[in-house]
Amino acid sequence: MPRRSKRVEETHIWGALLAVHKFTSRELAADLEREAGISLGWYDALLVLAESGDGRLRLQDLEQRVLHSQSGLTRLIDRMAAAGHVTREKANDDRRGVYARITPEGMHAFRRAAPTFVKGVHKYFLAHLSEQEKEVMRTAFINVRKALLPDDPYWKLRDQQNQA
Amino acid sequence: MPRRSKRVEETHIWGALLAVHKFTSRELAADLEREAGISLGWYDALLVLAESGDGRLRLQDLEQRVLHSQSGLTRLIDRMAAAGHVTREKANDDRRGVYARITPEGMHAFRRAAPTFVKGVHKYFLAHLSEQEKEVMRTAFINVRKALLPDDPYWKLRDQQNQA
DNA sequence: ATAAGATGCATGCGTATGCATATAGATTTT
DNA sequence: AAAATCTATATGCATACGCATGCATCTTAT
Repeated sequence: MPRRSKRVEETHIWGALLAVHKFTSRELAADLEREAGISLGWYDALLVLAESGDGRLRLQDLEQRVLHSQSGLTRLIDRMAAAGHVTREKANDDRRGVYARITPEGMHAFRRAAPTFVKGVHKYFLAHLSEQEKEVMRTAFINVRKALLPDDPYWKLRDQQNQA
Repeated sequence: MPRRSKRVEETHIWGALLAVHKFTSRELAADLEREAGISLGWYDALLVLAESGDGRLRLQDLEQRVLHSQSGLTRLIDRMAAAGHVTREKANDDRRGVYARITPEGMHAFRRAAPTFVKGVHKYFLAHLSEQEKEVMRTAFINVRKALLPDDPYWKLRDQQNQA
């Protein structure tokens, strides 16, 4: 008979995920900063925009993916716009709305940082997993994400898969 | 022939982990704040201390587990000490060192928040995984963690497993 | 058509963060 | 055993963050 309930014991799986996330993010962020002069948060935002088909997203859609708070995203875009990586565009159909569009400079910064990112993700995470583990995680995370965020615009994009 | 290399494609697994982490943390943090009046960061620190055998840890050891930056941890302990959840104790053997010890109030706050935490981890994460997925993640995360942090004091604790 | 409420983004404000550095104590070198 | 170096924690400072709120715009009910 275990000392703790299975329920409690299982929370350690989440704790381990948390730990893995923190370690890998920390290392990856340091690599990106050092080798490409860009923060992980900026890279993530550029990545989402670059993969978004037409290179722009409504702030609210972007918010779901990069997960700064709403106000945090406003300011992130402020800074990225000041650096020339994105521009703001008023939405025509809903004049409250704002698109963030990645600029050529933004694309360039993204492409320049991508190798460091890919290398880091492998070095700090994927390299320690078996093929089976990777496959399980791929589907498991998608399920969790789908359950928690059924209408994330991300799902729309997954069917298109354009862009290099 | 896929449009992207497998290497690049696989980074999406990490991206999904990142997303899952962010969503679950956000929800869990909100639940804890609302139902137990404590932040996820504080709960996490209390959890680590409560499970640490003798209820205290060197700041550097705690840092590895809660993963604030070093200065961040100093200030976290400042705030938790001000709230009466922990006390600082000078280490005898190394007078540079400081232990953070959980107080009875801290234990009380931890126990009060634990049900919300356990419930939340299940609701937002574990409930969406199969038994197999949970098992795979358990071992996979441990491997990653071990690879990245071979001398985390956490490993020492895993063999003791005392405390209720 | 107009009032009442909802939504999307921006902003003021207090707080938390990380980086660089300071300080105090340990360890190594000579 | 003194000097140099390293280590553990603290702190100044600039920046980033989230919450609450503001303002503009859209939607709904009447």
